[in-house]
Amino acid sequence: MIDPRLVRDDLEGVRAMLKKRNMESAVDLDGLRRIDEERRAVIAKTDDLREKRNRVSKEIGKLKSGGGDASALMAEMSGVNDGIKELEAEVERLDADFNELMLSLPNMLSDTVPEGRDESDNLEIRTWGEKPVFDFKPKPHYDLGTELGILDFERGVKLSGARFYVYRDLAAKLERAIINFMLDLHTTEHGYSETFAPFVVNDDSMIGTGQYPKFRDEYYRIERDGLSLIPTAEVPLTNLYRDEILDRERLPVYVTMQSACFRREAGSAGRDTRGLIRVHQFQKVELVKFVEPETSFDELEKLTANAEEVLKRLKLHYRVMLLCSADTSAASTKTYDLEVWMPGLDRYVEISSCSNFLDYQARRARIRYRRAKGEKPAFLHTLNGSGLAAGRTLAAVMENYQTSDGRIEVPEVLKPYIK
RNA sequence: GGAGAGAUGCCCGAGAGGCCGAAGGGGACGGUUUGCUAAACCGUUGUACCAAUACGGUACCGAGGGUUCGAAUCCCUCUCUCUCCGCCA
Repeated sequence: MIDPRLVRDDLEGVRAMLKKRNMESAVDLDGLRRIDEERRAVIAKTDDLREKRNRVSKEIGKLKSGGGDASALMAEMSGVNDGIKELEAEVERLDADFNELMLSLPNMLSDTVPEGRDESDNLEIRTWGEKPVFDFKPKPHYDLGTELGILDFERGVKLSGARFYVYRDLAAKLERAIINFMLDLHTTEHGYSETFAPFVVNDDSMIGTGQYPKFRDEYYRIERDGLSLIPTAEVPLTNLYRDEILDRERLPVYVTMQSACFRREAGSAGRDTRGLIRVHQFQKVELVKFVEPETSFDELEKLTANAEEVLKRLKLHYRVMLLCSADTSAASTKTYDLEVWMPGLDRYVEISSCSNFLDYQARRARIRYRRAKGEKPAFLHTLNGSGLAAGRTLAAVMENYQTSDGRIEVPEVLKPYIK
């Protein structure tokens, strides 16, 4: 959620943001403004009536304890309560409308985000390494894996349906190695503290990071228990400090966690139907930061570098894309995508997404910090990035490390992890 | 899943219809005293919203409803925590 004050003080700035995101019609800003004004007026009225109730009730109490007759005052109060109840109901309704609109409003965009209409306007910031040269036609990971008997899509479908898969032997071991390698790197060299948290979370958590209420269709929800399967460890990690006030000395907080991620992929029927690229369940190592506002853009650069380091050590060629305004997710103010080269697919594939959310998530989840003793709590800034998506990393390793005789070499840094 | 107990401010803990945003203690912060430390004493110490002229108003004692002129306090529902039993990796 953005600062509600912006609606009052800089509505045009908000409008410009929506326009830049290509979402001009997504939120009725003028309606939002009206609701806010009405809401505040009704709150003021309600408070006045309550003040009267409190004041008169006190007088009644005093009168009665002095043995006096309070019936006149009590008669005066008879209508007041109904009035308060009516107004309270109105405030509740207006608050609900206001919040719904506020929650559906995307984050303000950083000035550094290029304007664009779709992903083709994303900006290549830098590349690392080079496309590997093969003296044979490299296979896509799904053919290679199926032929080797280590990726079993048919049985994945039998067990669960389309976009599910089974790993056997080297695939299972490689992915486990990849995860352990990434966790070790981030915890021993990048300063993240390893965390393990639930894969199922309540609605407050999903709202806190921005998944709900807007994008309900994208996620698996267990109706019976009111819990959702996490689409990323960002959700439990960021919500770790929901409704808390941290001391400044604790910041920055860096956490990392490996988890399964569950996505319904509702809007992507027909896209990436083969292989490990787009699946309903995958593993990922997530990086999350809680930082002081002044530092969040620097922290984004460092976070992105932490994710890049994984690809460098795996010696996988990649490029860093600065997402354009239309492609930057609603909660983010600025996002870098890491795209790894997949020689079998003959294209780059997103393998990490690193974002600065400013106080957007912190507001929704009420995560604050105290600058100094005695000072008011302030919202901190949150960031996160994949470090990396394990399934796609496995696919990238398979495609980049395949040999002419159809085998897969194990990258040097993973060897200690493969027994 | 069954039975019972509980949820109050940073922490402990009182409060049992009005004078309670909440006693008391601890902690933290500021001050006095002091060669330093310690001790003692005094003071301060929640969050959000409305209005912004204010030493202004409102809400919050797990959450949501109800009773009442008035609820931390009475009633109902829910959530969570703890203990015992059952089940279980």
